[in-house]
Amino acid sequence: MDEQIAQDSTPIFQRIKDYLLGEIASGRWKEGDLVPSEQALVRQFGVSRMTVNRAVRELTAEQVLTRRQGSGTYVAPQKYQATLVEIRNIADEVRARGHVHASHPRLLEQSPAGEALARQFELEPGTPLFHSLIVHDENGQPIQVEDRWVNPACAPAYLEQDFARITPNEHLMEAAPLQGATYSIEALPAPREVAEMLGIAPGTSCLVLKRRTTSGGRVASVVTMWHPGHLYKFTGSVG
Amino acid sequence: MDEQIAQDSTPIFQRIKDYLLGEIASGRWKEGDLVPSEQALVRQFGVSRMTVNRAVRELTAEQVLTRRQGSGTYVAPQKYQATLVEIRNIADEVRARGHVHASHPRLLEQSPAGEALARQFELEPGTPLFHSLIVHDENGQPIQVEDRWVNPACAPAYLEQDFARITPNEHLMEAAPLQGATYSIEALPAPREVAEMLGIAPGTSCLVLKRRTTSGGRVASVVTMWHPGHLYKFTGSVG
DNA sequence: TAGTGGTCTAGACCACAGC
DNA sequence: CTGTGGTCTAGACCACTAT
Repeated sequence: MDEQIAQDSTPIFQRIKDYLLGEIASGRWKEGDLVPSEQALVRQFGVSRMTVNRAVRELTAEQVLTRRQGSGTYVAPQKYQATLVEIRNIADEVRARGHVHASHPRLLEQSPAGEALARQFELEPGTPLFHSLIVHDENGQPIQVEDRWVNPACAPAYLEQDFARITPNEHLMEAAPLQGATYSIEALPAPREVAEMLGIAPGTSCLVLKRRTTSGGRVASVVTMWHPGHLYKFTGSVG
Repeated sequence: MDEQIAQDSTPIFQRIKDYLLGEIASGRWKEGDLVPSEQALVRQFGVSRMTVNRAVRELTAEQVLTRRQGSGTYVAPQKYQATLVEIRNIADEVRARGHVHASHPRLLEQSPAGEALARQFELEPGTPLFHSLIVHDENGQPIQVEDRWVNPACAPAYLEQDFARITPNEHLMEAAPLQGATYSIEALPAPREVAEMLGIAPGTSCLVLKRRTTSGGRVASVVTMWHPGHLYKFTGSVG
């Protein structure tokens, strides 16, 4: 038959996904259990194998199921909770809250890489790097000190940007399309210089995000962002 | 033709994905650009439409492309950098570092929900909740204070667990399969009680993760985890 | 109306696992 | 060997968009 079977508007593959998810959510199928084969589902739903395959394949991509060729399809081990922290451009973030964002560049220079930075950039010590130090305000209140080092090979025009108008993030997104990133989030007491720029007491708890991004196979940027702990949090949701 | 065309072992749909990704990575196709239609790709690669469709559909699911029925396929706006913090069972995490994990339960009680907690659990104030307070050690050094409230409806046997042997996380994963979670990460000074349990000075910067999980349509657990800021960080990578 | 994406079919060949 | 998943084809009907 080549007529559409869908009775309501829900696609068949989605209804099969819903069925499988329901069996798992209800507890009838537990972690590690064998799930009916594609052939079995084909018979059960009276649809073509391609349709069943799409349902099962997507659930596999979503890590709900695991498949082993020649063996079968199984309920995947309980996922750990993956919390997705979306690192947005701070200017957008502030504007999304209906507030006013302002950037205050405090430093914009070229400077040779020291030992540690050179290692991070996978370059020789002494290689010239661009360096910017910018304070971001929300409604006139400092909420982030952005201490950023940039690989000139990735963003040659970095120093000519007007960082009172655009953020380094915005410039780099254009100049060096993001390939990957590693990051860490930690809580550190504010050093004196950072505390001064944030208008807080030295030693105050800060939420510190460090990030190292790559572009075109090179390390493009290494940034440390300091946020007053009582004014800033990362939030998100899963599931 | 019904013979397999694959010359090397790479599936055709994957080669089409690689082609499309390459055009974008190289900058030849920019954000918002119209991507060749399925028909055009069918002609270009000499394959069936289903194969092209799979390639494009998967890239759409991966947010590399966006599609509008009747209109066309476009390069998706540059993704913001999404940092994936995987919240693992702290016991596993410590063991994965080759270190010794120990749990010290400090409190295990039933207690009526106050105003704030009742709101978080979407229950009436005064509803009984389970409450545990556990200190986790790594090699004898305290690295986390876990202050957890649990909905008895989701994990009725919670209070009978031996939390020196299994973590609340482990018990809840079994008792109340995770549906979803919201979380926040912030930096806060350690209050006196927490500081004592962590063996640090009151006011020391702590990395604080708060998480609220749901299971079976109910709020299952609300937890606050305190980590000494200088001993603990969240890390991860994207791309 | 022509072109786009969204879905589905009823076959097919293959690699691999388990008996 | 049989049964599993992995992939692919050459058609099809439909809903939607743009002109």
